[in-house]
Amino acid sequence: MSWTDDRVETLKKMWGEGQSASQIAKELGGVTRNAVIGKVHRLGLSNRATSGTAAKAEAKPKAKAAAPKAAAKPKAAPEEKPAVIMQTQAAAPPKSTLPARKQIIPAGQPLPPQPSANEISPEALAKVNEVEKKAKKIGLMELTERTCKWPVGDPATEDFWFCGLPVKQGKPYCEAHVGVAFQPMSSRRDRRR
DNA sequence: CCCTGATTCGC
DNA sequence: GCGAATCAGG
Repeated sequence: MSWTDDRVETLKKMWGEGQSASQIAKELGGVTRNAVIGKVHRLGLSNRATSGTAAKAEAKPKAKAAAPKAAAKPKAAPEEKPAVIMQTQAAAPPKSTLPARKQIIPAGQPLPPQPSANEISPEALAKVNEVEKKAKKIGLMELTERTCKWPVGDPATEDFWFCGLPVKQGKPYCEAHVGVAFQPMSSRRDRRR
């Protein structure tokens, strides 16, 4: 694949939107994220908003270092973009630790305790239920950075475990649970009873 | 280990 | 110009 005009355009657009190189590569197809990054650099559009690791790399004494063409260019770019990207708003995260005063919540399903306004997409819920069957049911100690931390069951019971499935990168939950934890923004629509 | 972007350099 | 390999941070 080559960098046609519109492919470059897509690249610029997505990069500008803060999409990751891999996502862009995936979107474009036929190229790897490296290719995308390389292109980004050649195009001059590099630093954007805060993206994980940006503008930190410095001199790297690689083994092959032998190019005397290295020359520092005091050409600073006063370009400064505010770049304030709004991310998705998180809905009510599930609460698992309840002292269980007098009445323990039904539990079993990770339905958020918030009584008001909480109509999670039936699809999302269905998926969650499916996933829970395949859940690894790990304990608190088994939780790692990439294990879904969605609690299932009653903490006061032996029937309590965490999903444990691979998280959806960055998020604390697996794909399915992210689906119910982070609602796009509209999940409740007046139910006509 | 997963991901991210940055850089180098042979092509 | 291109991008795999490599590096470096999270």
